Amino acid sequence: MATDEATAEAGGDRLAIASVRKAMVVLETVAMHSEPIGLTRIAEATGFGKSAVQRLTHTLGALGYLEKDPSTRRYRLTVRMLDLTYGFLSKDPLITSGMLQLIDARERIGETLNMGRLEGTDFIYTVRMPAHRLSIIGALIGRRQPAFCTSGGRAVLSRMPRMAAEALIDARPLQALTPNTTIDRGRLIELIEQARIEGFSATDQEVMMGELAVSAPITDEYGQPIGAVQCSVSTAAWTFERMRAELAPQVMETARLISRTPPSRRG
Amino acid sequence: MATDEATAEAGGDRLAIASVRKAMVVLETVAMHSEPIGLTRIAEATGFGKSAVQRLTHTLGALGYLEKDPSTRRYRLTVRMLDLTYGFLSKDPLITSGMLQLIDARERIGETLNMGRLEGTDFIYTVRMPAHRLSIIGALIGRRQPAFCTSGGRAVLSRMPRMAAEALIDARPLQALTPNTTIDRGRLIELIEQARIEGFSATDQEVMMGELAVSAPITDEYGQPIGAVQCSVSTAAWTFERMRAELAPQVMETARLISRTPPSRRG
DNA sequence: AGCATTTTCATTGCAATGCGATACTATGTT
DNA sequence: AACATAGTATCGCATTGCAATGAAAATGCT
Repeated sequence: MATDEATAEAGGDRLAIASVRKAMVVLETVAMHSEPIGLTRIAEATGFGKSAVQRLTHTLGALGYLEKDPSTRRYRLTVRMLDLTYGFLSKDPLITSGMLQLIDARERIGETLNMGRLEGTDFIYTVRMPAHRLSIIGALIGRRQPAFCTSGGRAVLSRMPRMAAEALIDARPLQALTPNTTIDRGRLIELIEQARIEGFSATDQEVMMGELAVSAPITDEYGQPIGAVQCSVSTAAWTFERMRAELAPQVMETARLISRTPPSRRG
Repeated sequence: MATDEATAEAGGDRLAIASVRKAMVVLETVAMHSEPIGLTRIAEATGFGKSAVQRLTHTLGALGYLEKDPSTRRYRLTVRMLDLTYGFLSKDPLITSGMLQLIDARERIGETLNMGRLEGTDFIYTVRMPAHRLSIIGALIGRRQPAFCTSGGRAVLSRMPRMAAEALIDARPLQALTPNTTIDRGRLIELIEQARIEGFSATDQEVMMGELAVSAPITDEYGQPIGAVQCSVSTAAWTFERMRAELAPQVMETARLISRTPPSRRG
């Protein structure tokens, strides 16, 4: 019963404490669902037994991470989750120093600025500075998007060794999010090569229609890419070419400022 | 052995899965420390045995929530934490609708705007819109501050039943964060009463010197307080009285807009 | 409204498994 | 180079998580 999940998720490491793994899977399951989710739904989604899920939700509830709507008896995450969020955000030097630069840049540019990094094959946002109300649909910290079709993801890829970048592209099927999404592998590698040369990456409605974006990579003291600054604008106010001409330099400059070695902690 | 912690933390509920509880305590311990933390330090801080912590950190590492610096062998949270963050943020209607209003309001007001809610005796920030680089020290989601001395906390308290508000004040010793912090219980209740009447709460450097803040409560469809909008400004640019006169109305209006019943999900 | 179906809650005993104890290795400090 | 400190590896038994079961409650149907 549980063997299928074990091999699929844990990836062969037998030493992971089973109940902890399950608890985290439950948390993520609750997190992923767009609505509060009930006991049996969790059991189905996770593949764990109903009894186990019962104990797990109870435990996570008692610890304050899950709360159950008294009327629907469905579970959702609690605000306590944000304690862990803060714990992560507050001690990531890239984030704290990046926020400073992003604030300045947004004030100068007047458009939405984001920061993010790679996580697996996704680009995940760590800082968001929305400028207009139009630009905030889902403009939340922690949002994931496929790296291959976002300007931020491509910016990071453009500073990675070619082989690593290609491996990452191949690690996931290239699925189009819009009619504009580049799903041709060769073309994609061309675009990344172009980004490597130009120092920035620009996308034209490849994630969402109406959205243009330009990104520049952030590097650590060894030149390794550790994230990207992204500027996202609307086709209503910008053209692709004008964005490339006017915004790309500013985004690159912002990324360069963040790239200056933060107070690092290396032997 | 583990009995001390069990009674202290779980509060008498015996059904919490031990290892899950320990795992979450480890996560929070790592989150709380300002620097990456080693195995024995975690063991000391949590009171768990070294062997247990070893397994727990290994497990949490294998699951991708903890990563260990290869050189120092200290643990820190990973960006995967943000998946849970997003899971929480994205389905809280207060947060998504609040962001919209906060963006508009920041553009209008031009000063830093935050949103938050009570969690225990703390006011915890859920949305932050810093306006200037001066204002962003620790301007991160998930930050906690004692409710009693923050304008946001007092704004929420001012819409709670008096007894509940007083109980919350008494639940924690009133410790001053600055020379200006109100630690006199009677005076505090006066201030909350004033907020109840005026519809907003203002603080003058009670959390940090140089920082003024004004907040208004957000209520649900039944008038229950569920959070607060806060505007935070610097004494370099504002006086307490001018903030009360010019910013308080705008903050109240913003809170009112957010208070309009969001797409709720009640039977 | 009243019955059928589904979902959640409560309990128990046994086998799986987490953890204490211990020893060993790596690191960095005097 | 030796000592002190911190991390890793191993193992066996007592702890404890969970499958199984059924009661209770809630929902949906006619």
